[in-house]
Amino acid sequence: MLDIRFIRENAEAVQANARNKACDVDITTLLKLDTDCRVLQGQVDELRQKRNDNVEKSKGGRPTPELIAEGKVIKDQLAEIEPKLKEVSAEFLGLLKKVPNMAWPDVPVGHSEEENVVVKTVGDVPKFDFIPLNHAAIAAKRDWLDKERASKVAGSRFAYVKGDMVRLQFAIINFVMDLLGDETKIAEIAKNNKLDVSTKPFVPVLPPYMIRTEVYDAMDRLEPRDERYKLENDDLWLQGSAEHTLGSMYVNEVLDESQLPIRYLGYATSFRREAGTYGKDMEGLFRMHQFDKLEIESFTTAENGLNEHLLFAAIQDYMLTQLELPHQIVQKCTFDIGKPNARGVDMNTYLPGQGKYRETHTADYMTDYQSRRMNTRVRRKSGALELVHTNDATAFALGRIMIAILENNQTADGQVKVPTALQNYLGGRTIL
RNA sequence: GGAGGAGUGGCCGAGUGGUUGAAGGCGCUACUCUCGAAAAGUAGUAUCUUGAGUAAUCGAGAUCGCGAGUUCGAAUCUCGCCUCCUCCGCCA
Repeated sequence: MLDIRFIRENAEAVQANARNKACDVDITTLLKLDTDCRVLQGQVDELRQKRNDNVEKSKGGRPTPELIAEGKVIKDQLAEIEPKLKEVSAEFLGLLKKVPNMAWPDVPVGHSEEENVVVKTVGDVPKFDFIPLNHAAIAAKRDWLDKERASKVAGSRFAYVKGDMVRLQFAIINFVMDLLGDETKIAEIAKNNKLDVSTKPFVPVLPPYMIRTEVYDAMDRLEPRDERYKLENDDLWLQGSAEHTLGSMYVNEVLDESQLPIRYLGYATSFRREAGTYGKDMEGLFRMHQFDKLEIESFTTAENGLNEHLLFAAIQDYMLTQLELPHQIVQKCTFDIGKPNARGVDMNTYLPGQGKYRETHTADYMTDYQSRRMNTRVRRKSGALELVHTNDATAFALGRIMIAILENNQTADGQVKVPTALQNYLGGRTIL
């Protein structure tokens, strides 16, 4: 959520930003409601002041019948205005919540995904002297993937992942935990990208997979609800990313500046209904209702937020490079970054089975947009209270990254070469 | 799931209808004292919204887990919810 005071002072820019993000909000209406609220609030406050004065007069002893009669009049007047205020406030807040975060000044304005900007292409697209298979075909040959039986048990877009592919997943997890738990590695990544950031390592976390409606909404991740799984008998949803439960950890808390940055590496199975994607990416593991993901999340001061975001993207680039996967770094345009984002970067990894780069990572910088509703603040050394800035990013979506490894590292005889960085995590094996 | 207990400021804790935004203590900050530190003393020390002011600041409203209600008046009474604790049941 944006600060209403900021909107009051920058109404035109906020409206333009919403247009650039293809968000349908009317700032004029919002500001009208804002004024209405304040007028009503003023009336209510005035009546409450009268009520308090009235009570004050009978302090210590019993109130006179006159005072009680006066009090009753005030009470009736309040009963008339307070519900109006409540109604208008609810309408106001509903509209305020719809206003998207301001895009960072360097985000390209665009009106479709096509206008995202490829910043850098890393690694060469592999050349095969045979026709490369897609990961579903490779996995089928090795009995690593069983979607048919999964569909009997759970429906479409579920799978049994088996054998060496499971070992590969755990190898990747351990690789990332070691890497992001190593301060010297983070320092190296920061230095190579000329980023002046903390080198604090990431703490691994297994978060809850379920989240309350109220908290999900405050994270601005509940919508679109069509995309979420709701638990019928409880006020709970299955999370769609560890971001949702990591970013909300400190709801209604005040952190101390000395604690920052707080950096987490969350591992969670994530759930998405994939509503409206019927028939899209049906083969293999690319788009599933359930997938495992390593996610990084951090809380920083405002002035460190942007560099943290750039570090997150640099970490993604570094890890893909370590796994020897050809990829593109894409700066997303205003249309594509998303409502709560100030800035967004994607990593698109080359998939020989599809012959194109596909999204495997995303890095989101939220500034204080999430923390404002989350009410997560930091006590600065000066004593001032400020909202924290949040960043989140994919470390690896395990399904998609294994697709990339299988397809890029396949051999003519249906084997898969293990990237050097992962060999130690697979008992020294060089081939699967 | 059943029975019982509890949730007050950064922390501990008093407070069961009327100068209680809230005693007292701890912590923290400043000052006094001291060569300095400690001790002691004095003072200060919540957040949000809103109005005035360049600002320091001042006025008003709200906040005692969350929400609703009773009342002239609610931290205090009633109802619902959440969380924690104890016991029973179930269970990886």
